[in-house]
Amino acid sequence: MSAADPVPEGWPDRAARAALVPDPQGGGGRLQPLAEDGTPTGPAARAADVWAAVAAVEARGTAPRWVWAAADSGYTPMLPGRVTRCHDLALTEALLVAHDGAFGQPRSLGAAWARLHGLPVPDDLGVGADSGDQDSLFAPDRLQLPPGTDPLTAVVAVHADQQRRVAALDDSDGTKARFRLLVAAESAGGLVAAEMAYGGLPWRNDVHDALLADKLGPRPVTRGALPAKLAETAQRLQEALGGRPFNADSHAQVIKAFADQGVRLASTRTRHLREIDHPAAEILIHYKELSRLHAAHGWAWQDAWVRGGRFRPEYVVGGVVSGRWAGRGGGALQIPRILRGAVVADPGWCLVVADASQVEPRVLAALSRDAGLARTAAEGDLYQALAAEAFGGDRDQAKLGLLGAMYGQTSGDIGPLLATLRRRYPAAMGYVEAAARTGEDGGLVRSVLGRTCPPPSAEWLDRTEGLEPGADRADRADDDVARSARSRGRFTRNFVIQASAADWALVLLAVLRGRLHDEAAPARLVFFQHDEIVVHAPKELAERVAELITESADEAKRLTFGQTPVRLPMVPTIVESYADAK
DNA sequence: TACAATGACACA
DNA sequence: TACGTGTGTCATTGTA
Repeated sequence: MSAADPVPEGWPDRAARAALVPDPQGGGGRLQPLAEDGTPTGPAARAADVWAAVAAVEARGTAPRWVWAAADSGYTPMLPGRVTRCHDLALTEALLVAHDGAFGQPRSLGAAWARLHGLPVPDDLGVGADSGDQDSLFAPDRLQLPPGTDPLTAVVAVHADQQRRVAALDDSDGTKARFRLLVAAESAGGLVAAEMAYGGLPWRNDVHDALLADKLGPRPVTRGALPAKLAETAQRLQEALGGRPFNADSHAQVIKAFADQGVRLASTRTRHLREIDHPAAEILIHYKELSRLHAAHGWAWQDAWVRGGRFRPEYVVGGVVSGRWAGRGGGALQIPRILRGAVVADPGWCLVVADASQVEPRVLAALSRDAGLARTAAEGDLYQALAAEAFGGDRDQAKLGLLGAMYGQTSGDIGPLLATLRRRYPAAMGYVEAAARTGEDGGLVRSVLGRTCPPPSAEWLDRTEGLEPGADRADRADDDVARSARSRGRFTRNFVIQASAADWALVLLAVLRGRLHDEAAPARLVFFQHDEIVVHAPKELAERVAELITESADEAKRLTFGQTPVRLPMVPTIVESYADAK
């Protein structure tokens, strides 16, 4: 090995896994080869340039699964370099702790280390918090380890412990294998999230500006001044309500202004306003539209979140209890439809946008193995098929009934619809109703891959204390206890579906990431929102990318649910602008 | 002055 | 009588 070889001296030709700890400063770091179960298979090695060492090991084509404390310290500094796979200790710790019924516990390396050694568990100051300055990013105390603890020792020990805890899981019916898949997919999610945050979503400020100018008028020169059309609308609103000045952003003042005109408003919600017969109502609806655009996605938003033609939000993997991602900053997961026109592919490139249709009822069909519903979900339009089979062809009724069953709706005229569904699809309805009962009794439910819902809060347990668990818990007289029980039942009923859908989407993301790299580089994932993905790809690769998405969706279905007749279609469209998708 | 709660609306 | 689940962000308003 020459002195220039970035692979550390003595590094083995193959390793199943490798622990990786960058130095706090200077770009060096240490790595250690590990067996699948976490046992070291060689001595720790030092690399003067740790990211070059990782890249060189990856380049051999036999890359280990890199084990690191968390993606922000373990991976983000390496970008745009790439690794094939990883084991993210923080994300895995959260999954394992939740599986044990203790939710929301600190998940930093230090927290996991402390649990392992029976020490007081430190809070998660570092993991997932604002990245702060670069120095603190690598500081050992960010890992929340006790002073003097060697981070590499901790990474190796915590990883071995996690592998042991996974190995100790119930092994009936493939449970353990599915949880391993969950750990791998969650970790891959950490890679994708870091890569998407690094790469950003193509964003055309000029298109965005034109849209803002059209709706709001030109950008005000004075900071904080209202744009012309917004001010003008507020003025018209005031005149329509008698001319006395009031703040149109204040619900209380708006309600009072209407009351002065003899119009009683229960609230200022748009849907209530639509029913109000007064000229000011329409103006107020218009004002709210403009005001929201200005406040949430106006010029200030653009200044804060768009740089160099890219919108750069941060994604929080596992940020939602169901396993969906959360966003931090810029409202990445709430890009309103009217703004999607600003998401435009670079010249010579395109966007491949794919959306999973009717994913939740399909997931229910796959989860519950209800033969009838699975047959229905083998069709292209599930609701239409359901309508034909059980609702006399009425698609709206079919959709209403099924959504109501999945969300625990009881109000409205939904009773007869639920009765029909129960009769026709006993296994599927039994599945969600069992999940609801478990929740009402304070129990835990899990997604198909084993992600576990939070346990009831202490306050909830307090309130329902003294009541025997059982079917009548939620059926009692209408008191607080029954209300709490039913509320948690709705949550767990929905959790099994939403979380299993998130499992599938995460596996899809992991599979697609690999295929894009292998077969469609330099195409990149640039956006992911629960059941929708956007890939930015050179035009000549667009068709191939679309195929890869479809294939990845099938592969994810097979991995997540096994053999099932249910279809989980991911429908790709090739566009230049996000607004043109669908 | 700073923070939390509230209402509203955006997304799946 | 009631109440479909999750999330983030903003402006206003009330409280410490």
